[in-house]
Amino acid sequence: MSRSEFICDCNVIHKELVDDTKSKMCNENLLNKLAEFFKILGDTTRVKILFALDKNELCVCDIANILGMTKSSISHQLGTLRRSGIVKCKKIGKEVFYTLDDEHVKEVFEIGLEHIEHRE
Amino acid sequence: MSRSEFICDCNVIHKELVDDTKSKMCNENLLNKLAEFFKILGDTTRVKILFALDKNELCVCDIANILGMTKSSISHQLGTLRRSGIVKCKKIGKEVFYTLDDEHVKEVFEIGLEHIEHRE
DNA sequence: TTGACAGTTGAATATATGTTCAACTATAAT
DNA sequence: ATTATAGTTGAACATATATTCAACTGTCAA
Repeated sequence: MSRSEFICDCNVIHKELVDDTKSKMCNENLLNKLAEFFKILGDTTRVKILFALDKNELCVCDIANILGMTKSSISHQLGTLRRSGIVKCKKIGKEVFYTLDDEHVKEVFEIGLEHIEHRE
Repeated sequence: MSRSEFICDCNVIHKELVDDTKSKMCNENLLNKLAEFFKILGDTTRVKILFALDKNELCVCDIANILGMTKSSISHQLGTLRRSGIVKCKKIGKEVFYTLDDEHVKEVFEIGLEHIEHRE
């Protein structure tokens, strides 16, 4: 008995479709990373930060002012974005300037916006 | 004193950049919906379901078998995807067949995968 | 060197959410 | 009619996570 048959609580109804789909499913690890990438984009604050950084290179206080939030919360979210390789930063004096570090984010945003406009 | 100056706990350091960015920020409601869309894609189970549905039209039990999960958890997630307008379903007899209901999902996935491959 | 400010960080809290469980509906077969 | 199966659903539970708070580092200016 295979692992999935053991865990699942129902019968395989369309065996050919199931087998065909299983054979076409890509690497689980890759799908996990894909979900992780979207999860990073799936937060209002992070979306706004990325949208702002797409317009200008900004320091933490600038972003905090634009979004009307505290330095701390912005810094936490920038840390998340940085660890995900979506933004990068450079320190100049006391200030840390952030910029987008991924050319795909802009494209993903555009298609996402098309989706939303299409739905309404 | 504006709302954002009140909430924020730091000075505006680069006023021109902040003003320019604020003027270019798009509608907050739109950004919230965008984040909501990505949040839906930001879950391993949902990503796998969408990936499977991109290959074949499938019923709930088929998906449960492919992912090795229970009918119930799959049904809950399909409900989430349905309410977001990302999948649609049709009932035939006892079975409910699901299909993708958004041409943008595939594009978003492709760019997401490019991002991941680019990062490694 | 002292004070002020930009930014980070860890812990705590509050909230959101994915899965499980049990009960339920609807349909098909005997 | 009865039974079995496909699927849904609400509540409960466990986990994940966004923001707050307080303490901290590093840099600049007086």
